[in-house]
Amino acid sequence: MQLSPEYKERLDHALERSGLRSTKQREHVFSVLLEKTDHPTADEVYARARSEMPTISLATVYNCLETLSASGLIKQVNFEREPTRYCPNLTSHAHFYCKESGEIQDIELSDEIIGLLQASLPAGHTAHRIDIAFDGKCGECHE
Amino acid sequence: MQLSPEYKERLDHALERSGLRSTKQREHVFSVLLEKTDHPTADEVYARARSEMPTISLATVYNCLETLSASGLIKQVNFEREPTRYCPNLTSHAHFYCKESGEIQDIELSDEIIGLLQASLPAGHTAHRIDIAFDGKCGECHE
DNA sequence: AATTGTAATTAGAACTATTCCAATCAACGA
DNA sequence: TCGTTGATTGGAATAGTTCTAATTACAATT
Repeated sequence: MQLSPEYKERLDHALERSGLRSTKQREHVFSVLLEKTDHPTADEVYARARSEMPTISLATVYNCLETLSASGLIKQVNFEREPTRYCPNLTSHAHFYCKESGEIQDIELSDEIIGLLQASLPAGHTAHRIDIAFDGKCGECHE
Repeated sequence: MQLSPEYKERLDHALERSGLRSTKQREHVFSVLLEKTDHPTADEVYARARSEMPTISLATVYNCLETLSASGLIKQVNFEREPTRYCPNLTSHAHFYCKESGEIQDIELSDEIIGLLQASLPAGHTAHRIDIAFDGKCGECHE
């Protein structure tokens, strides 16, 4: 799969800002995440990446995911003790994990809620990241 | 350290409700968590538990922490890829993790915020758990 | 009190996700 | 094109946790 020029440019700029090089592998891992935004784990990214780039190593996939996160192109998503998942949705959103289907959905959050959460902190504290994870049962699994 | 009669009773009832036995080890691990509520990891609980009960094993500590969680007596707290921590505060609260001091604080949340979060879910979804973790810098570390 | 069935504990092995390491390779500026 | 430096690779190492099989403790019956 080919990265669109728009995303290619976004990738190159973000890497350059961080003083990092643009490589085939980073580009490919980024494209894998954009292609199917179902919050894959590193292993899943590895499997998908290999189908087009059979020589890529798992270590490289981890490295790429790390650099893409550090450059602000993707986000890491953690659920309890499960493997980290990766997500190219950069809006401030929460995640809903359905224990039944295993599906993970993005939940968009209003600025109001984010503001109220920030305001719950004691004076002087500053948060540069808020993780919100719902565990439950999605509509489909409720029938 | 001795479990107060009040907590001893709470423990026994909760275990009984789950069809589990009350044992010295479970009691002791519970008391360790109540004694110093600084969100210790399993390893830390193990270290503290051993000072009074030198024969307890790490596996048992993990088992006890698991059964106490399952019985609703304590909560597990996860931060990104860090080891799970344990907390006897049962109110619905978030956690603030200061990257500088490593300290973890409970952040009490209003019912309003919990309600707004629940209301952010698509119709039909139900959450039986909401995890909220702030990462940042606490007041003390800001000077 | 002895017996039985079941559950809990124990020590250590196994496992999983991730990181580290040393060698090779590739990108980019001179 | 060359050289420097950063990136990739495969495999080894690590950390946290779970699993396993054997032993021990508990509680209900005889």
